[in-house]
Amino acid sequence: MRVRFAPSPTGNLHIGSVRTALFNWVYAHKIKGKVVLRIEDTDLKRSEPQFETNILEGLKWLGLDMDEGPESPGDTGPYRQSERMETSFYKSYVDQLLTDGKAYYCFETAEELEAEKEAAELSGVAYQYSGKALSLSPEEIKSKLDLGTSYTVRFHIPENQKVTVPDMIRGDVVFDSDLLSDFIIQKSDGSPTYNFAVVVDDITMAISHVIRGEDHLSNTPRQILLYEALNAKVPQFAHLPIILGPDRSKLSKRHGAKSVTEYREEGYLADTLINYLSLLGWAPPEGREILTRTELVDLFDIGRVSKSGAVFDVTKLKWMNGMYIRRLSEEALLEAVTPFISEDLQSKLVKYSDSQRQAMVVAVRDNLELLSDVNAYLEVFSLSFEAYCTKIAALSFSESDIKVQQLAYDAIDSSSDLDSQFVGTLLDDIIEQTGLGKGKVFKPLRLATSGFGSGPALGDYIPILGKDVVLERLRHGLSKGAN
RNA sequence: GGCCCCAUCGUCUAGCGGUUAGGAUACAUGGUUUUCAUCCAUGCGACCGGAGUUCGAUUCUCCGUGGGGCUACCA
Repeated sequence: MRVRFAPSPTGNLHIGSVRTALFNWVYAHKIKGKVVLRIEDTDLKRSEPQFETNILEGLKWLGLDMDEGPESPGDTGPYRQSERMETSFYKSYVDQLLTDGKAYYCFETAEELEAEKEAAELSGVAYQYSGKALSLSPEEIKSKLDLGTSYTVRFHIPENQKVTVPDMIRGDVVFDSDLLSDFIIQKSDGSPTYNFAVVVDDITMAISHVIRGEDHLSNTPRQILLYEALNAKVPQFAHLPIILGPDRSKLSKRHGAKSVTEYREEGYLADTLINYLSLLGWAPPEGREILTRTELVDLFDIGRVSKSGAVFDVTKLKWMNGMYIRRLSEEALLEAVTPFISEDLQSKLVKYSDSQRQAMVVAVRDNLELLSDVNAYLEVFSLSFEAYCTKIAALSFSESDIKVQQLAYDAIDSSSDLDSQFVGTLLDDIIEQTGLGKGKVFKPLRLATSGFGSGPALGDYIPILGKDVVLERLRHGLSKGAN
């Protein structure tokens, strides 16, 4: 059992591709088969090596390891179509079809074809290739070839045939061959077209299950006809529902869809992306949503993949990322978050010890949805006294606020051990002494000690800030007096 | 235009002839060491329409409507 993931390096690894890669990966692990990575770079004009690198790195980061691919060749390589072309790999299959009379030379230029298409469009008729080249005599063909006339090779669609696509998700989908036009399998530059290259590659790579996006479903009958013409066994197919943007059209850049690299840079965890994507078009039987990869493989059932398109919902992605951030061990959290702390912030935090810095990150973790959110929440600790004063300047405190702050000041001033427990009892004491509600106590203290109206728990950040800083700030607040 | 696929809360989905149509997210409210957040509880919120099959349709069939995809010398 072999499956494959076959991206084309015409852009960075994007979310839709990852979903396809993931489902292939999960399915392969489920059935104990192999996943093959094949780079489909037959579009010489648009393919770029940098994009291949991006795809490879993205897969690696996501932990979607491929059993065979350009970096880990097996014995069905090469794994780049461009390299396969060099050995006239596809050529021999084209020749086979040519000699069998299942394909033919075609000498029309792209411009001529374009004109035919426009004419068809104007008269409201579905475009079909005219078949002009079919009436060429062997002599005519030979002379054109001898003259070096530019040509393409077209596959001759068998007439009046029902083509059935065996699909593991949708069941059998039947097409009528008469509605298909003879299509080009070899471009005038000698390279194979997509529909032809995939088939030859999947045959020679011994792919047993083709799992890909639904956008390929309509092309499948052409490919099946090719399998048959080449006397090869037709694989099982599975066409995954397409991922949609908010307007329910195919997700694309214009929806603000980002590459994996960008999600990574924004502070999403690889596990989040994997888990979220696994739930787009699939759900485990008991509906649990936070799943490890192992659970994913265990619970996966391709028959449970849904048929309708799924809208990519960033809000839920963020929620899930928060869930994963909270599940990280402290070490993993630190490691994940560190690269996201800005240089500016780093420099302002050097005055703290390593363990204090760790404590800060742990203190703010519940506020994080993206790793990059740390910068905003860590500001409580980086604020200079001047910056603090500026923030405080616009605030006004009431009589009771001042009273609370004074009580806190006195208690902290005389404290010997300013830890979280001390802060806890201090707060309880103040509530008891003043008879004020919790809000009336906590809010002015948070404002006076941090300059922020929100952030980590008082007991978490006050001890890290330290006695000196806290007293300095409280003193300033008190000096403002009540109004 | 032609062909193909699809259709349950705003969104992701469970359901596979009889259910108070379930969960998650989002939103609202309440609770927890206050505010933001976490966590917990509660609430709001859906079967596209019409025929047919059936004792009974969200579920099966057909038609309609809507959405999407494909229809390249792109993949």
